[in-house]
Amino acid sequence: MSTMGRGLHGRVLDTLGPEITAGEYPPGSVLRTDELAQRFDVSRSVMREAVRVLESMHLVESRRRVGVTVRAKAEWNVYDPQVIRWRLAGADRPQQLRSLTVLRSAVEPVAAGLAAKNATAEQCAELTECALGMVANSRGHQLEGYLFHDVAFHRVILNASGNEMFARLGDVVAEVLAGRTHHDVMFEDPDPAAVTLHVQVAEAVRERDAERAERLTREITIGALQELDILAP
Amino acid sequence: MSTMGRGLHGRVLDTLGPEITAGEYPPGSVLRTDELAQRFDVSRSVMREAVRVLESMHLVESRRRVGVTVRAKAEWNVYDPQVIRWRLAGADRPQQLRSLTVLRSAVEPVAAGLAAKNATAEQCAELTECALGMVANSRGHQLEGYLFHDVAFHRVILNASGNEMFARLGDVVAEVLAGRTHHDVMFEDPDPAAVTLHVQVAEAVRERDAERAERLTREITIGALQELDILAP
DNA sequence: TGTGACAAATAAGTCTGACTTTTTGATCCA
DNA sequence: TGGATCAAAAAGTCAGACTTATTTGTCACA
Repeated sequence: MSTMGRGLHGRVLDTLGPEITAGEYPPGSVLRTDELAQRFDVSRSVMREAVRVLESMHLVESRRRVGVTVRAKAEWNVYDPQVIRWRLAGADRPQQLRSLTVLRSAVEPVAAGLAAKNATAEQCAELTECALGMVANSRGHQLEGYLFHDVAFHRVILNASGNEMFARLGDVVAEVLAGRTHHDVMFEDPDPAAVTLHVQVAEAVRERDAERAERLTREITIGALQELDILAP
Repeated sequence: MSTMGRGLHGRVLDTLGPEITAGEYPPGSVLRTDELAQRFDVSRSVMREAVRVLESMHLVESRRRVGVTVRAKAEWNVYDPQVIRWRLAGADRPQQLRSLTVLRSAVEPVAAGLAAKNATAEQCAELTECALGMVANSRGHQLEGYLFHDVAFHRVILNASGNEMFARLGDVVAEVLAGRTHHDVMFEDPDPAAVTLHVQVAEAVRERDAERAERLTREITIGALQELDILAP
């Protein structure tokens, strides 16, 4: 779904990217372009394009006479959506989920505060609609419907903040929320307290109460941290 | 400095990247690989590699029979350090500086709180050293020395937070701080209140007072926002 | 008039092979 | 020992031929 049909180099990345981000090659490992081209049965030019992409993500470094060396995780472009998807799909999933949730706990409250100041009337309406959708789907194992409105809610907040960098976290938050519903333990209906908080955030934004919107959103993210045992209950 | 000697494709990116991120091509503009190769006097293969990199940054989209189309800014990978550098170097600098400063105001307080919990003894020592270095360079127009310790201070905080995604913002914060000192108005000595706050943050981290570290760092970032007139004074 | 199939044009995508350049590391000599 | 030189290795570059997907336009047919 993520990267289909982007040509041969994309096909190569679909398997090489996950391998590297899963840590299958220890940092400093050396790959040879020719060998990779052979392995994936593509021409050197295609392989070179794939390497260029990995290089732009700071996953590898290409140097003459030595080859393509895998970089240490600390150097990776961990905000690259593609890297995040690869990590979420592989063995590194738990840690990626944790670091993203911590990031959310920092960003979303501030974004909500800004949204209270900057949201358009239309965005306020959308927000209320999302919150009501969450309420409507909060009972009776309607997890998909709940997820849909939850994702939309957080997306509106991030967009309404007016900050382009916050807005670009919408996809990431969506994948975290989807992950929680699909992969992890989420058999039961969502916590009613969390649902209420979302409704109240929508209220606060509508009433332009930035301080309250921020505080309530912080409570939501604290809940998300607790789900992953990052905070003591 | 940023991207020297990465080969011909890197040379091409050094001029094409800034052009695109500066908004010189309106979204939807179509570039032709052949024409670009001619313009930069490189082979098609080199040009293709450059396009692949731009594509992985979501700056452009390459489609058969139509060409390389420039994407809307809302789709760019705005967390890519290279994209950030390009934008900081061009016409988009003011907005990039603002959005980064808002991001800092969200992330750094939380990072400081985590640092108070997770910092090693060595990191605590480094932090204190940085704060003292700031104090020592805070008077008499020793701006470079002050900047050096300021950057180091924030880097230690982000690293000590224990969150890999926070840690990767160190370079970005460094560029924001450097930008403030070099490009923008910063003729006078730094605000003594800000210096004191840094010393106090180091104290709070050392004493494992997460709540205080977070609150004090929030004051620091509020100051940064005010410098850019993002907050009312 | 509209619609669907078919053909042509276009630009990216791919492959191959020859060549260049940089870097490493080994060898040889002082 | 140490420094200069040389050879090998692997990425980098180029040119050209070919393939493929996609769009656009045309024409026949309903």
